[in-house]
Amino acid sequence: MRLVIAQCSVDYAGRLSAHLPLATRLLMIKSDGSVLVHSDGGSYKPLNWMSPPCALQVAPPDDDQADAGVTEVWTVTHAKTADQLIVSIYEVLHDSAHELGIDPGLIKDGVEAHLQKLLAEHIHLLGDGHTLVRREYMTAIGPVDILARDAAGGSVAVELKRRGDIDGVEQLTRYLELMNRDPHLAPVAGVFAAQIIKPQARMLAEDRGIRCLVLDYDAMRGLDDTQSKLF
Amino acid sequence: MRLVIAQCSVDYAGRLSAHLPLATRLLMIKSDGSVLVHSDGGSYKPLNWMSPPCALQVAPPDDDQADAGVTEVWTVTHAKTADQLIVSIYEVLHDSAHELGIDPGLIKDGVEAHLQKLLAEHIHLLGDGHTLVRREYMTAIGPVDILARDAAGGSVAVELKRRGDIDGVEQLTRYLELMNRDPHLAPVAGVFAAQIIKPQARMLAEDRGIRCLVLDYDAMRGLDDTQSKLF
DNA sequence: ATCTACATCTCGTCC
DNA sequence: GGACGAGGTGTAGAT
Repeated sequence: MRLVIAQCSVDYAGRLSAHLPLATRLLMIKSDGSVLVHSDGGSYKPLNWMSPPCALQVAPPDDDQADAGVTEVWTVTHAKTADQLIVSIYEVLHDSAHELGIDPGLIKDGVEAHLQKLLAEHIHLLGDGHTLVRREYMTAIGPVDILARDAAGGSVAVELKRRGDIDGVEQLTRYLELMNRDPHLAPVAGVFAAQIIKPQARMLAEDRGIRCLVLDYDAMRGLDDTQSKLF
Repeated sequence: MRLVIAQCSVDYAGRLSAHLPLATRLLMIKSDGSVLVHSDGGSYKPLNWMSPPCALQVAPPDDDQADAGVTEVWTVTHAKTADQLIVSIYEVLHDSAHELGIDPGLIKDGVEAHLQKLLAEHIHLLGDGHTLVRREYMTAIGPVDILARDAAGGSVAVELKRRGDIDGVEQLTRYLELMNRDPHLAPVAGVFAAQIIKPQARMLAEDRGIRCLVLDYDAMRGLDDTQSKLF
């Protein structure tokens, strides 16, 4: 990895056009050829970048550029799409190279998977008398997050999201349409469960007879802790 | 901005839990306190990070950590959510600080807005005799990208996407359902227009009587260029 | 290889 | 400030 701090201007031409005026920035060149242009603020997203696979070419400035104070022109070209990132270097303030080796990678413990596990373990949150049939109940168009039965023995399909958006309601609707054609399951009720449910999603769901359930992740973890402390 | 190359392991506890085993990585500390952990590959996304507003605290290792070879422990705490990023430093290979100043920011020239403008200007691409009613035609559930009339005077609602996915078909379907209840507009035909249309989206659209239209962005820009050259 | 759904999404924009 | 949609989305998993 090479780290360069430089006064530069940057132009990108690809799926969109973008321009960064002259300023001092960090240029990160990774060993796979990718380039990131970072400012000293904002979030983790660079101001501009080129994703791998790509190739960096360094050229001297033409006369006009040289007159304007440019000392080097970097052209980063994407190997497949031919997108280009052009970095015009005015002054290099720092330049160092480092050997990092390959990274073992991130080990994650996600949220939606955890929510699903917690809800399956505390299936009564769906309502009194509910029982779990199974998680990831497979259908022809994909797995339903949770299939349960209510107190009366009726099927209940649960779609789980961290954030309940319209997409999730549409997804559950497709599952319900399909499952309600299966005489072994029908009638299947729908529950849309999420940590937060957007008003538009709630309206659409309720309009379609789908029940909305807001989950409190921390409280559910609390249930787990209580349980583990009891044993 | 401070740049540190170090052997380190990283733990994040917040909306999820994540762990990075010991390896050599770049630690970028921005002046707003945010921290980015980058490996020498992948894309522009860091392996792990803490977004501002947050505070970095450096502490000596406890005995166990010191025995394991840890020389410093960085704790980055988010000011609002209390999410924590803990970086255990084993060996520092590089450490430098740089003054970058504030960045003037990126100037973008977007795609979907441009597509919409181009299609509105060349509304005949919808078919002979089509006329534009208006862009961003407002409905109760949001704006339809383009409303037009066909040669026979019938309403045509156009949903525009760069990539035509199932979501877009669902969105257009909702608009059509609503608009077809309005006697001033009904019957309203649907056109799903995109630079590329996924096979599954095309199938769903055609099954619902929605016409699919693949747009050639470069050709449309060409139309514009031709026109501007003519005048 | 393609498609689908998730993301510590991020980021703008509109209300 | 919240909601909503787009992203040069990236990323992981399933088909």
